[in-house]
Amino acid sequence: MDKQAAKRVEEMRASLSDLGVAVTRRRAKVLEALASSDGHPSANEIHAETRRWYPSTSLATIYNTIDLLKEAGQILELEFSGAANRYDGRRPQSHPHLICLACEAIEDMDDRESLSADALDRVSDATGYKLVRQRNDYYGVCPSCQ
Amino acid sequence: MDKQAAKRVEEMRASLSDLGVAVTRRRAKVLEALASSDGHPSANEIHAETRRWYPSTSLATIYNTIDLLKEAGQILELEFSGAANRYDGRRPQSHPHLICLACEAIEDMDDRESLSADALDRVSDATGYKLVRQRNDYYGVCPSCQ
DNA sequence: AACGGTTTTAGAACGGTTCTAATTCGCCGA
DNA sequence: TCGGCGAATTAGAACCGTTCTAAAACCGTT
Repeated sequence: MDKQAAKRVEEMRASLSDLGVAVTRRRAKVLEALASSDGHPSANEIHAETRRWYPSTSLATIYNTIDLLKEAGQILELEFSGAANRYDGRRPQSHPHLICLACEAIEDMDDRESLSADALDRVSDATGYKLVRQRNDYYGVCPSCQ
Repeated sequence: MDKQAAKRVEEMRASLSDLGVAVTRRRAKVLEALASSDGHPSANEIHAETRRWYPSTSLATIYNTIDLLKEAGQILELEFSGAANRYDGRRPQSHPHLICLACEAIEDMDDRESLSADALDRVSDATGYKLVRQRNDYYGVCPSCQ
């Protein structure tokens, strides 16, 4: 685990503690899996990774931890209806992604490519909505799949 | 059905014909439901509407027609993992939405509020992806739910 | 009226997520 | 160290939107 990931794990730990829940060893492994992967893992992938350390871990524990992280605003959930949801634990703030329809890879995109970070505030002002998050994803075929 | 909706139905009809499939009476009702609703209906809602005219219509027919429209590029699918997908048959091109987390309403948003229409091209150039669509939705609480 | 390809139907199957009830864990006080 | 107790975890069932399947219905053509 690199330094950046370690820092994220600490942030997530602190947020869970603030919620008043225990950061058990299993939950810690879930945090590590989320902070270490740059591939936007699914619940199943996190489950598999956690099982390497605690083989009896159930899927319910993964979803339970994800729910807590969502409540704490420490994770970004990318919903799909035809496939498993994918998670971003490295950058919990809304940010754009590049999604390959061929290999299903999901890549973070630099904000500058698409819209400014204050889009939420701007759109909130313009529409009267109290916005809390944004989804801004681009679907296509990545260079290596073309 | 207003004039705008009628025009959309004709466009969808033509696209389905181009695909080489028949626009049966049931399918026509599905097109009408999609063109007439500004609330981004779910498959179930389209099913209910179609059943008002052809009570024996099965859900499979709705999904079948939706698939054909997707193939023809005549419908926009908004995926959700925890709820039913919602469809936009009025504006099949990618465009942003406002989504109320309280009442689940989905509202079209003017493109000007968020990003320019050529975002796909711009991001394609910048990233090397061959992009085909974009999802740009804002989640929050609408004025009447606040 | 018969044929053949397309469309439609009802219901089963599927898969990711959520729920439930029972068990285990781990801290705290005795 | 031992119990007790609330929190965490487990296994598997339940759930629900979507997809699949096999049979039936439809419809234009001959």
